[in-house]
Amino acid sequence: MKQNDMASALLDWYDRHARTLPWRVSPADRLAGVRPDPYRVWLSEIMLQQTTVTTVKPYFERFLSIWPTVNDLAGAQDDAVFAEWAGLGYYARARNLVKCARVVARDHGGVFPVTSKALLDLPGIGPYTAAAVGAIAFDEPATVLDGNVERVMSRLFRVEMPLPASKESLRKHASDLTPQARAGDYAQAVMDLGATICTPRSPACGICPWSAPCLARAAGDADSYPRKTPKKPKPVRRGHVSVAQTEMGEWVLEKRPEKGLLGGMLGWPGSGWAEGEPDAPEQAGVRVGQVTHTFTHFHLVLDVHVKKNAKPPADARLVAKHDFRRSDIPTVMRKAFDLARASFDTEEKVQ
DNA sequence: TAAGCGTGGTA
DNA sequence: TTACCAAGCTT
Repeated sequence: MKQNDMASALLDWYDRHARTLPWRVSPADRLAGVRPDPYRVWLSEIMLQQTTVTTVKPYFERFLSIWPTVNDLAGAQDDAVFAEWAGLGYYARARNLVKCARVVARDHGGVFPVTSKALLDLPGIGPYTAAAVGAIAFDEPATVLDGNVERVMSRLFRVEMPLPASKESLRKHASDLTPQARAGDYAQAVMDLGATICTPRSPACGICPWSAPCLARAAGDADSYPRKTPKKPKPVRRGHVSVAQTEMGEWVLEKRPEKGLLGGMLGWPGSGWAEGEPDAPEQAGVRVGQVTHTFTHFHLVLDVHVKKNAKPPADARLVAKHDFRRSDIPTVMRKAFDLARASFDTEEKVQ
C-alpha cells in the first residue's frame, strides 16, 4: 500500500469514527472550515501528557471555565492554578503551564506562535506537544510521535529494536507516512487509531484501516510490539507526615519546594522520603496508621500522625477549616488526610 | 543518555 | 496484588 493511500485510508476511518472531545472541533464545524482554538489545543495537550482522556476531561472543563483565554491564565495566581491541578499529577506541568501562558501573554501579545519550531521554545512544550499543537491548531504537516504512534509504527513495520532506542527509527516511519493535507486531522487520527484500535493489549486488527499493510498483523504477533527494554524495579521508601490542627482549628500545611516531587504543592509536614528516614519525633503527634502510594519510580509507605492544638512553624500554611478543600492537595496527601480526619471533629462536609 | 517526575485504570 | 500502561518534558 502506498503512503498516500495509507493516509487516505486512515483519514476515511477518522471521518467515520472520530470521537467527540471537549477540545476537539466537531466534524460539521470542521467541514465548515472552523479552526480549533490554539489555547484549548495547547491546554488539552499539556494535560494529556502521560494522562488518559477520561482523567483529563473534568480538569480541562474546569480550567476553561475559570480561565477562558491564555491571558486569563497568565493573570492567575500560582497557588490557584496548583490547587486546580491537584490530583492530575506531574506537577511540573502546572508550573510550566503558568510560565508558558505568561510568555505568550507578555512576549507574543496573547497569541500562540503558529509553527512547531517556535512552539518548541515555550516552557513545558517538547517535541510531541509542539508537533501536536502545530498540526491540530495550525494544520502544519508536523509529525506527532507519542506512545500511540510509537506502538502503531512498531507494529506496522515490525520494528525489532526495543524502545527507547528505536525512537528515532519510529519517528522516521511516522514522518514518511505524514501527509501534507489535513495535517491536524491526520495527527489526531493516528493517535486515535492507537488509542482505540491498535491498543497495547488485544489490538483489534480485524477492524483496523491499516490491517493490510501491517507486518505484525500479517505475522500474527502484533501484541508483542513495541519491544521494550525492561524497567528497573521500584524500591520501597518510608516516611511520616503529621496531620495537625491549631488551637483555632486551622489545618497545618506546608508549601513544598518548587523543584522535586510534588513541587509547589501543598502537603502535610513530615520527614523526607529517602531510604533510612528516622522515626517520627514525639512532636509529630499520635500515630494513627499508615498509607501506601506508588510514584513513578518508588513505592512509598507513609506513617500518619495526628496532632491537636499544634503550634505551627513560622513557614506553615495555615488553612481555616472552611477554606480547606481535600481536592486542593496531591493524592498521597489526600490519603493521609482521609486516614487522619476520623481523629478530628470533622462533622462538617469537607470536599 | 538516563533519571526524575503522579495518578488511575486494567488484566 | 502486582505490574503495566497513558496525547512527555526537563535536567
